[in-house]
Amino acid sequence: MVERISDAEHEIMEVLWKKAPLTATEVADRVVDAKGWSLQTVKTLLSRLAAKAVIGTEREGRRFLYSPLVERDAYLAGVSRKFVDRLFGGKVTPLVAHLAEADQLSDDDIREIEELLKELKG
Amino acid sequence: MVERISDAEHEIMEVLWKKAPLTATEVADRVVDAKGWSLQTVKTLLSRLAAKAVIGTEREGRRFLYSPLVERDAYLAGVSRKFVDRLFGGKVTPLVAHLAEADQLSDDDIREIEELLKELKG
DNA sequence: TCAAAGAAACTACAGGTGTAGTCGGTCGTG
DNA sequence: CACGACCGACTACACCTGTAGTTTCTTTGA
Repeated sequence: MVERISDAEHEIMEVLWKKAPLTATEVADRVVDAKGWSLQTVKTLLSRLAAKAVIGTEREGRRFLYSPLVERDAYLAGVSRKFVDRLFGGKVTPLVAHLAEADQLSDDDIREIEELLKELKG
Repeated sequence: MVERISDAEHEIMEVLWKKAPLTATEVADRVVDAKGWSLQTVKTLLSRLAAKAVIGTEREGRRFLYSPLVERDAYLAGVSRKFVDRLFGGKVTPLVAHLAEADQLSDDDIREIEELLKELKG
């Protein structure tokens, strides 16, 4: 099972899922402005992710190149499942119902999901 | 906005959402076996929830009766939204897709959701 | 060659969380 | 009335998280 990834760590993962391998500085360049983090913070997060073996390191000269070891899809599927299990007893329908209630579902969303469900049945 | 509720605290909330008001001991009776927590742990969690004003207390003699101050539906809607925002950019479709991929959607689930969506449109 | 720039490693520190233990007061029973 | 059971309040403590600062080594440009 995939190790738990915290919110801040997740931001880093999104960067690496978009493009990898990257150096710490390159990762920082891609998040510092959006998140207001210092370079040191990014490096700490990278170290923690590497310690959990969620990302891998490869030496390039005196720096490291970081790459995800976990696929985004696999990770998202895992956390989604845990989320639905914990809050909705594993049932997706109530989740969709709650989102709808919170005005999170546009007509387009509804059409999209219907389309998806049709494919799943086919 | 509703205060953050941790995993352990959420277990307590589920008990109170099912039946309230309850005393600390009554809450403990309903979770201790399932979770293996001590009575003290349950009391700590109740205190923390009360401190956050997520549950209310009412004195009954020398004990407290605890009741939720936050509705289950409202809470779930909130966390669902945050979850979908953070992991799926606010789009529900990819979430449903991931759950489907993880074999979380039975044919019955699909029918249920289709039914729900039909109602939402109507 | 020598100093500045940069990189990783190590250290820091407060707030949240899981998981209790202990203290001090009260209530009911013998 | 005295003592034990029971209750909330307070204290504890390690690990996780967010957010860095400091140290130490190395490389490179003047």
